Amino acid sequence: MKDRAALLPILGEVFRTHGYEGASLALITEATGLGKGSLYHFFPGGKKQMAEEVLAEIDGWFEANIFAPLRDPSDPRIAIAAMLSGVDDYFRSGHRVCLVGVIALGHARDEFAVQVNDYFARWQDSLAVALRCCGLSAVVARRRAEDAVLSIQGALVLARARGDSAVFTRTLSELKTRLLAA
Amino acid sequence: MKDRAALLPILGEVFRTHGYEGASLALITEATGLGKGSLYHFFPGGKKQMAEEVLAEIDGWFEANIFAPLRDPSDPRIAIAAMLSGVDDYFRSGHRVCLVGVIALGHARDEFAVQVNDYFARWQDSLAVALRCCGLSAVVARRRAEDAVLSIQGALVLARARGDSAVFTRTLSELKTRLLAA
DNA sequence: GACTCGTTGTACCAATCGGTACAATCTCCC
DNA sequence: GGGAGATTGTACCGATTGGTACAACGAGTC
Repeated sequence: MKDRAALLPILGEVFRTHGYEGASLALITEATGLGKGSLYHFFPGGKKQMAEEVLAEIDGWFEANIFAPLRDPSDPRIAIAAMLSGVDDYFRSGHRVCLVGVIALGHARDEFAVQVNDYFARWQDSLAVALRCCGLSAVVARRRAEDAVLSIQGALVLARARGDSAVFTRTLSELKTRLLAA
Repeated sequence: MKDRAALLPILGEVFRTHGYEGASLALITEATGLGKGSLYHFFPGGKKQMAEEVLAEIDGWFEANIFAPLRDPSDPRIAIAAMLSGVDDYFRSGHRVCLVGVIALGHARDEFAVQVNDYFARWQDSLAVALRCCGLSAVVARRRAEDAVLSIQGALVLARARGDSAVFTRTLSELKTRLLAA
């Protein structure tokens, strides 16, 4: 009955809050309201396929809403501001955590190494393109893009560790000036 | 036979590489060479007690080697440089991951919320003290300390996600100038 | 030798894990 | 109504989970 596409965000939330290994089939059936029968009908590959498709969906969302605008900016400064505001929305101002980061730190990293690496690599590359459009040298653009991606991840970790989502908001606002500083 | 104190680093490494939930008793017995009998003799509280004591040991190490020197600096600039080099050593230049961060992102966060929060709070506080000694205002010192802690965590995430520990080294070296910039 | 006491291995427990099998059901088209 | 194919619930599987019970072992001490 339920749309398969509507399933992925729910699965994503379960993986996000419990981790890959922690997201048991019991939790998944509870969250989705679907029994194992339906689950394995939609995802014959089991948990791994679920996680893969969730990662692909996240990747697709970022590609369309964040990365692509950065790479093809009419105004690069506006594109960068749009990235920061899009990221703020996506991570619910620091209340939500990054599933790709969670998997990267967890033991399941090896199984999803390619997708995890691609996600961060494309983020950094796209941002570096926009920064070059603002007149920064290739070396500086790459380093600042790396700094931005890493700061966002670190802010999510710290926000969750301290139970203080304001850390995330502060970091994004500082990034706005630091990215384009002289 | 084995010294109980010598057990904690081994346990720490298992938790670090497999996460709290992923560190099964089977893995722990294999890594330590101790059967369940010995394990539960030393840690009647089971896995949770093991993790608690490992966290306490890590906390103690950072307190003695990183935090305390920051709070009582003869030369604050040297203390900050010592922190960066100590952190570089501890995290093996980005090859090792932060157990406290791993737990913060995982589902076990709630069980260790106090210790996780304390660790990061004391890190930030200690660094802020050193920065104030360098002449920074209280507000700026606090924000820069937060930025440093969060950058280190983010660098560890990104280094592991991309399989490139150089990210961590670059971040530490940039932090050195960014922390005390005008 | 007998006593203790800290330590260890092993057998065992109920619960849960991810996954499979399959019959029952639903939906849609003819 | 009847057939077809997608969807679903449920019972079940072997393996593994964290944890317990307990008997055996070790080194000292008297």
